[in-house]
Amino acid sequence: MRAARRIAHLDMDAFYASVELLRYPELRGQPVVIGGRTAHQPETLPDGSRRYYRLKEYVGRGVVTTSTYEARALGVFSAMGMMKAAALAPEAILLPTDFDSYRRYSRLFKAAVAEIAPQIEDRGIDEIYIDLTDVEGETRELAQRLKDAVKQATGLTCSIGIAPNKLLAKVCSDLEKPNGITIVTMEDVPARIWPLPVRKINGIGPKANDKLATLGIFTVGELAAAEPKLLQEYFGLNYAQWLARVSHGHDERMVSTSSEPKTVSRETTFERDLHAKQDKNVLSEIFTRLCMRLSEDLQRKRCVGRTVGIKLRYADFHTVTRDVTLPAPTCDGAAIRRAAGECLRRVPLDQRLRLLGVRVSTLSNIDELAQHDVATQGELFSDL
DNA sequence: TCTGGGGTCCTAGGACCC
DNA sequence: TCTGGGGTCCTAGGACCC
Repeated sequence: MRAARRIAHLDMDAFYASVELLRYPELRGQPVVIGGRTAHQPETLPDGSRRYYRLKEYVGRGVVTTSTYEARALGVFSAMGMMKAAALAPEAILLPTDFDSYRRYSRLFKAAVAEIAPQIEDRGIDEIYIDLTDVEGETRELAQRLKDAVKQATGLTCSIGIAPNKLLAKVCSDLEKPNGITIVTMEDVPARIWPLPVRKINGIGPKANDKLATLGIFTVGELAAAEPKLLQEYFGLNYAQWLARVSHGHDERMVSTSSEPKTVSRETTFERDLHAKQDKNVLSEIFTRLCMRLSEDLQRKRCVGRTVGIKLRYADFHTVTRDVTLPAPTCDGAAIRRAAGECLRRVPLDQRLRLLGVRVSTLSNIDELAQHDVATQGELFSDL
């Protein structure tokens, strides 16, 4: 039997909001919400003071990206519609998202962690898994060293969970947020994990949560005690077996230190719902712009893709997708636009639209493709 | 006070091939 | 001449995550 692993999940505390507070320290302690698309850039007045936008001034279809803990206390959370958030916390400060800054701080904290423990799996801009199995040091001291390094590099706090696998590490990094260290072993599962709501498990979302609730299953412990047959009946064999495993804290997934992109996409929700005929020109312009930006994204990532797809969201929020696979991969804006245009013709356009998206998948790296071509040509020539 | 934008993975049916 | 079974690709949709 293999020795137990030591896996950490490190999650930055209210990441975007905390980065903004570094820039606007006078907002510390106040409810602050990050989100929206329009420019709510604070104005600097002649006397040097700043004028901030308030949530109640917001008009549009944006959602909250992050909020400070003070705003969360007022009921404002990530993914909530901004207009709804404004109803709950009209006086909260509103700041626009500044992804360039967040990406910069993201690189900083990841580099600081890599100095101590190089086995890192990227899970987006504000969290990572770290394999500490082969890193020297007592677990809690190691966690503290990681936190100190992140603080030193960024001025920001994070929360760390350490456990024998990713599943448990992820669950427990959330238990003592913000600025926490939580260590859980397999022996702790009944006492510390079973009392938690099933929704705390990464992979149980709103749908599965609701379905479990109808079965009278609310906690992880109740899930662990559930009849396998019952779960299988409601969720299918695969998901039921997964539910049973995670409820006992089992998870064998490795910390994966590299990955290739599978799809690249661009999408936009319109300021107002658009009609395919009445708004044909605006729509066509937006469509072309999405394709061109996608083409730039692909080129920046040195990718080409064979499958081009579109996504449409109607006014009633119903969503459809269409895609087409080309004979050869491309990253050319005009080629993507043509293929996406074909997809668009296969979709009903009687209802108003709220969103349009374009996507390229079945990706290859153009450098590896070139390598492969050279190799193939070599084989051809060797035949001659 | 309805619901952003960028992803991953899974399922399922049909086409097509052997 | 009512008819198998496996493998892979393509397409559409959906759940979930940050």
